[in-house]
Amino acid sequence: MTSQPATQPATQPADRPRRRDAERTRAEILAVAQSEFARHGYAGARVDEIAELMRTTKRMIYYYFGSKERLYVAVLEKAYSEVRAVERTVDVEHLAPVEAIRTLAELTFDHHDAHRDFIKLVAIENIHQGEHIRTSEVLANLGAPVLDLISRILEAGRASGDFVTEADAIDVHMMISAFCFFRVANQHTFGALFGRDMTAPEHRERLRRMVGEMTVAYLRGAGGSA
Amino acid sequence: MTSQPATQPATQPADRPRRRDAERTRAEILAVAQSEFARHGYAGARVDEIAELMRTTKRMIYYYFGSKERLYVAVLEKAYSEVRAVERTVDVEHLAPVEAIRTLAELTFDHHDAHRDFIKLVAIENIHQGEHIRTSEVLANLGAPVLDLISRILEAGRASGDFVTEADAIDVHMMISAFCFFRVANQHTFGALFGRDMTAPEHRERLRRMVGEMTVAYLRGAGGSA
DNA sequence: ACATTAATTAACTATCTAGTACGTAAAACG
DNA sequence: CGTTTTACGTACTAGATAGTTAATTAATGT
Repeated sequence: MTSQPATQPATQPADRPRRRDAERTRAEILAVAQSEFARHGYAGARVDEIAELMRTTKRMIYYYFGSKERLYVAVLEKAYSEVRAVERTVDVEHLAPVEAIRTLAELTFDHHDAHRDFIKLVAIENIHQGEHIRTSEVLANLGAPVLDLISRILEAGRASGDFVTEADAIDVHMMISAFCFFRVANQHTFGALFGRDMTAPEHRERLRRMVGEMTVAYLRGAGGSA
Repeated sequence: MTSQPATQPATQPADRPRRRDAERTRAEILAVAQSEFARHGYAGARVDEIAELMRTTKRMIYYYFGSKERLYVAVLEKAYSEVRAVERTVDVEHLAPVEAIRTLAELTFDHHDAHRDFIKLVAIENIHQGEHIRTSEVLANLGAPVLDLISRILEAGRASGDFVTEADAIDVHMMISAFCFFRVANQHTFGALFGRDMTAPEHRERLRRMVGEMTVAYLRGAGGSA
């Protein structure tokens, strides 16, 4: 977040007169704000601090977003929308049920592994009882596509006899998300208590396989008392 | 949190002169602070607000704890210690491996279900990169007992042939914790996206069984490609 | 009884922080 | 061109907030 892409320098050359670029300014505010909110939480993030990390002034934040809270909501909406975009690229339709659900679990793992800021924003939003996500219409029904996908995989799996468990799509999605989310979100307290950083590279592949195996094992119905 | 137990009224009767009770004052500060930190996060919690919710003044917070940060650390330590006390009461030694790990998973589920404030404090601490939990010696090696227990169950399970998976105790503990923690910690964003409150009573029993079955299924090795 | 210490209160302050008033310059438009 | 609109900067303010000063009262020991 501190380094800028080489094609667009962070600071304007001093000799050239100040350039105006509404899109770019807005985008930069959002990017810096995302990093700051993720790093310090909503109350802990400082509007002045966000301004200082940019080539713009604080006034611009209020010019474009009106208030700290509306800036935060804009950050949330952007982060969630980017996530949806990624999830749509998943193509597991042509796979057999077992491999389809395993692949989906591993893709979720990869996604959470790659989007640390997003995870922190979600955690922060939950601390505030989801009061902002609830008011945003942009974010409603954002979960529907994944549920459709899982439902179809579960049906196919039961039809083929691979899946025995009478599982619900939302439950299965929670099971997968919980594993992937927790590993990243709770890395610090878990690391402090058990002396192992679950996000360290040496644990990555093993845990990635673990989500898939866990999900498949559950759906095959091996957890019953029999 | 607003109502007080009937045996100990929140406010002193006006006729009797003010009573002094260091223990009680300290304990009340901690209790109110826990609720406030859990509700608003570290930066969002207000020292003045904590004081107003008590029969004491703000000065007492500084008298007993010195600073907002040290108060927060004290809250964390108290919350973690209470958790350890509960975990020690678990008696699964006499059970067969499959039932032992299933029972442990369900107890973890119950525990997370019952200690919402604790979960929020853990989430908050992770947002701050665990900087406070790292400095507290009270909290180091707090995880060891559970790991011992899980290790013994896993060994017994492999010896009896019930468990096939070459699982690591820390990994298994993370798998169980992730499910139980996520369900409570992410209830708001998950509820907003998928239209289901996973902490609602009608989902409780089903999800409780699900952790157990998931864990057992995984350890039985049903997730393999074969 | 009386001095000492521990607990408590009220009022205060320095600083931080979200938000704003006001002015200016670059584009867009005619 | 000249006028309007959009984007931006400087300097400020009102209120909040963590932390303090100093006096006061209840318990404790002798």
